[in-house]
Amino acid sequence: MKKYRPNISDVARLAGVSTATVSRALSNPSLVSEATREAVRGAIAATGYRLNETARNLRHRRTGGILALVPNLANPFFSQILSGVASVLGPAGYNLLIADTRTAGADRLLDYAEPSRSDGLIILDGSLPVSALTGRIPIVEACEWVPGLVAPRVKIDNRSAAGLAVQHLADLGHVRIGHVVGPAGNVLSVARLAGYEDALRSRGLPLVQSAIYQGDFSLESGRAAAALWLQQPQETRPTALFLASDAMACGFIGEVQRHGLTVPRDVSVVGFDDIELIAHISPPLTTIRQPRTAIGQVAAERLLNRLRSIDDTDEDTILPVELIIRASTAAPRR
Amino acid sequence: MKKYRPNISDVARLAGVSTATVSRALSNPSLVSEATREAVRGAIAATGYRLNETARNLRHRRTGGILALVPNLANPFFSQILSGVASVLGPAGYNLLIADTRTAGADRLLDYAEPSRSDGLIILDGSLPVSALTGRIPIVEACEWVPGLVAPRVKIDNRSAAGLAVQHLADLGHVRIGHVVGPAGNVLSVARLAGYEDALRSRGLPLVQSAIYQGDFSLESGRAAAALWLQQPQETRPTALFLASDAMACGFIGEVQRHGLTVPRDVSVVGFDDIELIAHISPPLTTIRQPRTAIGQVAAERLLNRLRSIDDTDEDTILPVELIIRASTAAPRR
DNA sequence: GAGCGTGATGTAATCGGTTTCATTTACGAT
DNA sequence: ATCGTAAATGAAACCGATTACATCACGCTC
Repeated sequence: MKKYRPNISDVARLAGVSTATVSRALSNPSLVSEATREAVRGAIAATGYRLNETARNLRHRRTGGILALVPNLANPFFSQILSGVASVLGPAGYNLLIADTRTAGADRLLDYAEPSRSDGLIILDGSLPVSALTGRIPIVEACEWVPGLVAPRVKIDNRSAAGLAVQHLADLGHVRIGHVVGPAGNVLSVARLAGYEDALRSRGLPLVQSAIYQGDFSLESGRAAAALWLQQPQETRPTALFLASDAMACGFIGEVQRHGLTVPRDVSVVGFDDIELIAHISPPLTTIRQPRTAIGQVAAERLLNRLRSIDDTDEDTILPVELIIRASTAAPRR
Repeated sequence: MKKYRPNISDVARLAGVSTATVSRALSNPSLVSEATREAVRGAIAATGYRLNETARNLRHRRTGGILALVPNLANPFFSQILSGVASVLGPAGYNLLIADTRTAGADRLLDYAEPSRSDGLIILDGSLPVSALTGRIPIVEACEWVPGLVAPRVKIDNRSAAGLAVQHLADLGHVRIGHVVGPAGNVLSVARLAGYEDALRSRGLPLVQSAIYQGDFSLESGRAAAALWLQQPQETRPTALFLASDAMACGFIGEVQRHGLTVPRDVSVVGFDDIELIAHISPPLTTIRQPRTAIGQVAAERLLNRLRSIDDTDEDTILPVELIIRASTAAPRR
């Protein structure tokens, strides 16, 4: 009768040593003589032994996993950040756990900051309640952030990035520049709106309420903004718009084109994020590139540092953005 | 001196019972008298006790996690399936682990089918080596599949789905219908190509090599296919194309438009997948809709069933697709 | 009143590793 | 020859739960 799965004592018995020695041979080989090390190696090969991570984790009082909290897994924007996170966590020997904060019930939220579930948290959702997360396990925030939560943040300077976009439009000669805001209450929406206003003010351009449209980052909300814009009289409506997400920009352009207008001839459009697809639609979209993979990587690295208790600084990491000029922006028609 | 984290003995001591009783009160309350149950409840509240999952998992010889193997996390196509997976796994009390099979080294591949890492596998990458996965833990495949691997598959009928797309073009009156293939060797590419050929044959339409373009599902490869297509003489090149992915269709349309042609006036285009964005570009893309969220959900459910050892059938689940007709297809120009 | 089934609980083994502490051995220094 | 020290190893405690088995009290049957 063969036992289902060999464990460390099976290996020890076969190698003629104690389990302690096998353990040392595996996790700290320098403590073990060359001869025994060889014997253990042979016994492991012979038995097909594989370490049980759960047992090791129990003894080490850790879980070996990092949990990423995502507002909406289906959103491609996040998957690219997660890709960066995964590329760092894997080699470091951590598992990447993922939870969709929208799907999960509020009762489950409390479980997230639970040391028995993961060793650390990467938060990608700025709308979580601080109380549920407060001081239980190490946390790093990426892209978005929870106001009031004390944790290092890895993000871009949304305010000045928005400024870049608007400056670009102003440089082209646009005067009536509009803005489609992200979801109400979202930290990113607020920052980008502020950057938009900053830029208009610094250029002495008019800042009017009728040029600001409410959106929620989604394609559909961009389409809706375009519908509003189309209804405004041509003489007063914006000749250029900065939208707080590429998805909205796509929706906006699609709707505008459906009504027979041409971008950028009839209206210039700048997006935000530089998601892959928008370089290939027509017209290719001018946008602000966020280094999504890098954000994920840096967030993961900083979290790992905290777990190893180096880098105890709470400082934020601000990554650079880039204005990518494509064909959706041009000088206004005279 | 306060202990960092209360454990089950702390609770037992405070409640004046044994740890066994506390354990029973938590996991099988009917075994415990109402009075003790109440005492335990009080002690738990007083200590702030939270169960240590790792310890429980060790005892139960499980990990509490399901691992999804994704070829490329950054691809939005997969994130939507994962979203479906997560929505089932969460409520069922399982953690969702994610690994990017491209990022991870080949040496790590062997760890995936490791019982100490997860209780089950959801495979979204058909290019994995069978040998690494063979018969260690329960597996379900979703969308793609590994030839030769014995595991239930949750997918669509790619062959007949491709047929739908081509039939639609034939119905519109197209005769020279082209196809942009997915990555060489990919199981989906093969099936969709076969479906394309089936449909042409059944309609008695010409099947020529010059109408088949190599792609790899990416935007860029769609663009490249368009470049080739543009070079072909107008009298013989396809008047309509079926592309094996929406991303390629986007790339194709973008390039064609950049050369001053119009879709669908100059060429009709059908994609595959129905990713969200393509409904909003112009022209909105005609495509085959895959129920991505449902695929993820069903895959997760079937895996859970296997873990509970119900549903021992190895049968595949075939989910229905839908032809979504938008504005990128029309009758050929006369 | 003896025998027995049932319900509630405790004792201790167990899951599979890691790690502290003690022991043994070898070797160089005095 | 003696002592000290370092290297190699084993015994056993430990991480924090679960659970097989034992025990005990109670009430019922004949």
